Amino acid sequence: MDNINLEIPDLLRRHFPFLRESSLQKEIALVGAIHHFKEGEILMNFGSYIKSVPLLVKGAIKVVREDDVDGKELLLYFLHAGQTCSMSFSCCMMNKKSDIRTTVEDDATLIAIPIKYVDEWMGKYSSWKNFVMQSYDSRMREMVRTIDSIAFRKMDERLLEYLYQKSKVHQSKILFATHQEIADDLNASREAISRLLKKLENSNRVRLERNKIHIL
Amino acid sequence: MDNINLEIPDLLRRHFPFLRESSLQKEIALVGAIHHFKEGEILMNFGSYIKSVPLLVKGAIKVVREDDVDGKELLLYFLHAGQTCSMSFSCCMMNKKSDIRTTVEDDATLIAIPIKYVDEWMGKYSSWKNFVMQSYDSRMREMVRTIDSIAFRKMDERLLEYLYQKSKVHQSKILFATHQEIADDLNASREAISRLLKKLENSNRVRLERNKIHIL
DNA sequence: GAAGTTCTGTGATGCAAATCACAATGTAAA
DNA sequence: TTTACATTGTGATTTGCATCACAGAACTTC
Repeated sequence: MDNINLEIPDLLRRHFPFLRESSLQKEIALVGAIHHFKEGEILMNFGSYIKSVPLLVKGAIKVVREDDVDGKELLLYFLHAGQTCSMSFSCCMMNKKSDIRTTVEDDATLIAIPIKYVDEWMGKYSSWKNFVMQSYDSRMREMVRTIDSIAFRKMDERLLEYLYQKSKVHQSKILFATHQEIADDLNASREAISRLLKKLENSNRVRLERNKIHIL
Repeated sequence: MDNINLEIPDLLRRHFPFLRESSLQKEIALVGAIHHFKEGEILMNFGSYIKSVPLLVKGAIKVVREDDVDGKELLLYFLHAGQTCSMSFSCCMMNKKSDIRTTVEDDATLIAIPIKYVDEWMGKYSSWKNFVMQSYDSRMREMVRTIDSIAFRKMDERLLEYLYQKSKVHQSKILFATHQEIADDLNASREAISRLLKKLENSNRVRLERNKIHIL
């Protein structure tokens, strides 16, 4: 009778198979809203409060940290379909401001859940509780990987890893990005990235074009 | 009648005031075990499975990441009384191996909770659920701060911040550490740290002795 | 107190990457 | 088509640390 969204159970079945309790699915269908976003849109910016938590069903989201002092950036990780932003969890549950910025990396579809339910369902549905814990866990691990990368790896390795990740995110061997954008994500200088890319091209690992990188 | 630990309710009251549900306190007193550890002891090492989660009631714990490749280290953060290791949460709930090493930074007393209860209580006690979520949240924030520090700050700033943190942890203006130990925590070379400390001494920010640093 | 060990201080050199400075090239706008 | 702008390429210089190489100081052990 209510404004149940009939698409949602199907989306959940396909992308969040662990959330299988049917009463939970019904609740999500009742209160969740499907949204579409285009590449480049900003979902959440620094210092903003969050009012809903996104279940990503299509596309990819980029999570970035920005330095308070001189505005330099650093990519933290990408989110894929079937994942959610645990940062949002903590932000909304503690009602704190966001530390990070999330933008759409690849045209995205998501189910937005108003924050009040995130907490409510934790006690009510064990699959939801597990899902939330699982998200925290994987995000934590991503953060540790990011730390490894900036603390222990040199730029050439980091760049390769980045290209590899980005290729997975877009499911394509052709990446559309300028050297400057890559440099921003890696918190490096554009010149350094240009030179390293040129080296990769010389060793036949990539082919470079304006705004485009072919991974070989 | 059972082996209830009578010290525990009092410890909880003093250090974990948010865990105030009396039935939860009773359960903790029933299944929790008090342990004491001396400075320098290793609580958890890389690759080990965790069988219990620690509620820290006294002292401090250091959480360190080690590089898989060449064994270099990096301090992630310190835990203080009233906190717990959310890494343990995720590790034990997902039954995964540990990514990190935790050692005792300052003689510690903790209540060890067998992991099975961590999950069980999440659905049963809202104060416990909130505590767990809160822990995840603050650990997440610590990680972001760590990332900020290594990505955006130079060694001199990082060193100052480190000395400041360590002074808080030990509640003392006199730190006992060798330059090598500091270098390890910051993933730097001993010589670099020696030189930066000497600079700080010349500008009257610290006074140096063998194995000892006075913060002025 | 002599000998060995662990720390600390400091120079010299090397290297990855930032920064500065332009030229060249490709693309969109007028 | 010419102009304007964004992107890429590349040299020169600087900087922040790592690394190497010792020497001296301060503790420990015998």
